[in-house]
Amino acid sequence: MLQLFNTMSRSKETFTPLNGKEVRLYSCGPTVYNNAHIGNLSTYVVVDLFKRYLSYRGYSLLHVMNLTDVDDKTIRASRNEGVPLAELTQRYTAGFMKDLESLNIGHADNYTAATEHIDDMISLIETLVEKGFAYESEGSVYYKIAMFPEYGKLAGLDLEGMLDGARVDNDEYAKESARDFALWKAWTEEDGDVFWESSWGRGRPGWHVECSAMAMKYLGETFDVHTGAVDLIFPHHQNEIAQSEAATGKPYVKYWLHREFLNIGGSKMAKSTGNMSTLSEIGRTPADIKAFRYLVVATHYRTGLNFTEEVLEAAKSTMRRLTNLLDRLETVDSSGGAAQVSDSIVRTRQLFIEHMDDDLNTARAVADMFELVQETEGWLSQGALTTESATALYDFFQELNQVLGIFYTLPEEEGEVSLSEDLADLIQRREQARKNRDWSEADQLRDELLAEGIAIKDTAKGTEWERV
RNA sequence: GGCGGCAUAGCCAAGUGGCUAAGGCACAGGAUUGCAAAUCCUUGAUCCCCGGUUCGAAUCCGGGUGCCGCCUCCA
Repeated sequence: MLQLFNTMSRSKETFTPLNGKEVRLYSCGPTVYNNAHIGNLSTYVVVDLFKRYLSYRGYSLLHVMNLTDVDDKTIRASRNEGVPLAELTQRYTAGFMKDLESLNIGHADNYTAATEHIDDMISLIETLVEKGFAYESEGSVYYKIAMFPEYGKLAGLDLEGMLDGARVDNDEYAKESARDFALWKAWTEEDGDVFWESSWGRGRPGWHVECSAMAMKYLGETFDVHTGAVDLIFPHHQNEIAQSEAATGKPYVKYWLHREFLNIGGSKMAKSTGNMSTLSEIGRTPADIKAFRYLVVATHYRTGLNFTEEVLEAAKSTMRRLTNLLDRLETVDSSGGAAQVSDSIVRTRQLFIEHMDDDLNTARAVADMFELVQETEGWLSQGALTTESATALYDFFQELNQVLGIFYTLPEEEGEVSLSEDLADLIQRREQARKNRDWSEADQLRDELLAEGIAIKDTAKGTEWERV
């Protein structure tokens, strides 16, 4: 039985979807005003891993992810650049999709853009006003948190303690209480041509209401799983609960999954402070990008990951070993091996599932895989595999890869089967030097190739190269 | 000020009462190689500190120290 840590109960719970084997899942997506940083992306890798595991275990999925394409930051960025809002958000949406592809993240069934669901948000806000959970003030509409007794529960905060905290926003004179949050923001001059008409006048929706409206539209008033990173627990997800449950009178979400932060230099990444890296900054080669995916996958999602160049290099080494193993399995051609691989495969599968079932304990699940990796390496070096047993092992590693998603080919790798003439020529000259036993010449050429990013290895089958 | 998390070998990271404390990376020694790469073999920690509970604790309790996060836009 799959156990998941539910933020609401702060404990692991047996996962039982509302409707049999169907899982309805909502993930808070990006605000598309900038390139995503690797912290953002790591959260989507975790969601992808979760989805893959659910599929592996026979669940069917309906997954919705929002794209926040109107808010303070998108408007500010579009003003700063002097481009229309839609142009800006389309550009970064495209960038986001490319990052997802680079990281082998499967698509959601629906990416819902906020600007295409303004009517849904307005009607949700109207319901909240009618029911007395929200009030209009100076053209804006605010949620009255005093009306929602369980406000703060998701984050383990109690209202009184929060009010003592003193760090409240004093700019919002229009609100009855400093903690009330905006559902609808009245148009201001900075918004330019970004506004929608409503019964409260021109304006735009608040951020929190966007997720409630779109999640419920596509997944129903109560759905199974809602994901995000830990920073969204409060206030964003708490506000979603307050809005949705006040409007429907029903529970909003059954399981809340939150990913711990990925840090850089020991502290959190944030676009606002500049302490961040994008995928293209850390991923100069396909190997870097795939190593990043491995790194995220192999670390437990509720454990913080401190990203450094060093851990990325370690992940690259690990991936080299794994891809090397798959290559070796593919080339086994023997009928005389004696290894009994099926018991090992069955045992590994069982352990893998047992550990993934434990709140997606990928650290252990990957270790389980490595037990078999080590065993397989032993068989290979002893020549103990038949073609059939090698294929069985290869297929099983691909089976695990259905969940882990670490073995894949990036678009830019497709055309990598040949080298430029210059580089091919260098390799030829080195081959000649080696035939002549001119080792110093050969070694020098090897260094030149390495400087061009080409690593050379002389194998029994001849000289091979790869980009590093 | 309030709330929460973490501290395990050089680095990353499992394990939450009991066999020899998983796994990965790095390093070192050996085999192989023209030299490398790859591959194969071998080697490392008593678990932040102090006290307590227990036959027995990395694992539970109390205290301390350090780091991180949330309470405000934020994956």
